Amino acid sequence: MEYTVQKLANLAGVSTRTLRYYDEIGILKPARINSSGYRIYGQEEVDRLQQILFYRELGVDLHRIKLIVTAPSFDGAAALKEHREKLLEKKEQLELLISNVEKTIALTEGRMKMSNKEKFEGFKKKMIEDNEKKYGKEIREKYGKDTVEKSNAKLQNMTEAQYKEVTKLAEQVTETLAEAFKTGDPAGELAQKAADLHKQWLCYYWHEYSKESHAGLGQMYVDDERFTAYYDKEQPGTAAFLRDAIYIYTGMKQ
Amino acid sequence: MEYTVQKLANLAGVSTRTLRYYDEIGILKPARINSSGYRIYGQEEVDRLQQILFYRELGVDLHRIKLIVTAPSFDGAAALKEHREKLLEKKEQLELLISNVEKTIALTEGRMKMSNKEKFEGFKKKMIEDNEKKYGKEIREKYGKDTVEKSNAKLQNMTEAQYKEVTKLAEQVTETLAEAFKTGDPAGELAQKAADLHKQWLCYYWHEYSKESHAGLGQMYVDDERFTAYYDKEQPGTAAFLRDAIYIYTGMKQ
DNA sequence: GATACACCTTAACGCTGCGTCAATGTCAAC
DNA sequence: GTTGACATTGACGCAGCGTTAAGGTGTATC
Repeated sequence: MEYTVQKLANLAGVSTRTLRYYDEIGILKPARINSSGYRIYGQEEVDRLQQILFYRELGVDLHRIKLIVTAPSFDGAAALKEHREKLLEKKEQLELLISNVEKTIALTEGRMKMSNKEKFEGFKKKMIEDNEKKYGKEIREKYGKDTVEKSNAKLQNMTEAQYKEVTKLAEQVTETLAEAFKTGDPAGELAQKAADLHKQWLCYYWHEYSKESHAGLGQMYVDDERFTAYYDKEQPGTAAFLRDAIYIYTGMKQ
Repeated sequence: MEYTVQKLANLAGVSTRTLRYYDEIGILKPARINSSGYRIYGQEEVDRLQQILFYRELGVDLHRIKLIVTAPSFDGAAALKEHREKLLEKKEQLELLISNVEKTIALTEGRMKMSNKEKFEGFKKKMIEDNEKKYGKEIREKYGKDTVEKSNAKLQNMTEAQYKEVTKLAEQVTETLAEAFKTGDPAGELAQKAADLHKQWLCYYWHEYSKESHAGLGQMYVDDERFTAYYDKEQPGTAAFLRDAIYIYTGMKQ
């Protein structure tokens, strides 16, 4: 049985363009070309296309498929295992993403109800950041979903007064931290005050405070470039300084 | 505080190219352009970039992000909900994929135990192929059972003698290649013998030999790190040496 | 005032995996 | 001979940048 492009395409459920592309990149060449330049495929090619489509369906990219189907010595099982690992990673990421999106939706809707005021623009960013801090990967992994749900509920129930309070606290942290940074001493009075303010601020978001989480968050400020960027905005090195101050404040990692 | 591209890029942890691209597509324009044509960003832009990056991390595409961040009245929550649906779909697909891959791996390994031969390396791939053909649901539906049974029979019909022969050839390739590598001359007699053996070995797997494919495979040995690792196991540089020998042998790319 | 060097600019191609014209050739049927 | 369904190659387009290339600025140093 011989097939022209379209016949094979119909058989396999792909487009003719796909077949021509596969020819082009050398992953599936026709058995022969007839006198008019038409691509003619045979049984072998059908089989091979099956292989290709199988791997493709597994999400393997064409380059790798080429290796697998062209080189007989290639260890397909190992390749698949490797591929599986990547898929699992992807899945984890995706789950995180979904959960993040869901939290954001909840927050957005919660906020909308909370206050009908405009000029809320400037706060958006902070909320988002806080959201990240609270639901960031590492934290969630460490504390589990329970914690996350609870703190989420907490935020939604926040009153206008609390909102003002927390905003003020955040400002105080920033100011005190900036002052403390000038001293250069994370163990100093100012730095420790900043760490304390930071703790108070945190307590608006965390239903349960622990030195470990606090210290962990401090480390994250340094590890995650976006946090670093936020804290280092005015003075590079501030994030690391805050982390050190928190370490000393919590007595962790001494 | 004002920022040039690089400063903002460092702050946000993105590349300058990204910023210029964002300018180009109108998602983040600089506050102003100075007399030398430099892009100058201000605080507003920093905040906006943070929003953009936040949504980006959620996997929202830039076009959608543009809508969200440019129009303040835009219903971000609704957009996110829509986005969530897509993510959930993706997740389902991914889970299916993973389960398929796992099945395939399990089957492959099942087969391995079934046949007690070790050193079945060269055949692994074929085993997988057959598994695919036999157990790839969609594929089977498309091509019918006939094709599947036939190609499966192919491997099972490969005799013990053929297996031994191909294994021997593979060993010879390795040995001859190692010897040839010492001479350092890919055009030499030994190297050309290795290339010839390699061709013979290949012919057990390829229904149709061509110089182009042979040469292509040689190049692949160099391009793909896993192949390179395999051939360079004993002597680094062997993969490249083999490729050169094949090039000369086939007369390609001269 | 020249030179070095870091930083800026625009313009353009490259990557994946095809979809989608466009212009043109071939085959079988009416 | 014409129509219509097929085939061909060629080329652009998509997202989101990475990566040269070729050249203009800004600033410090000799």
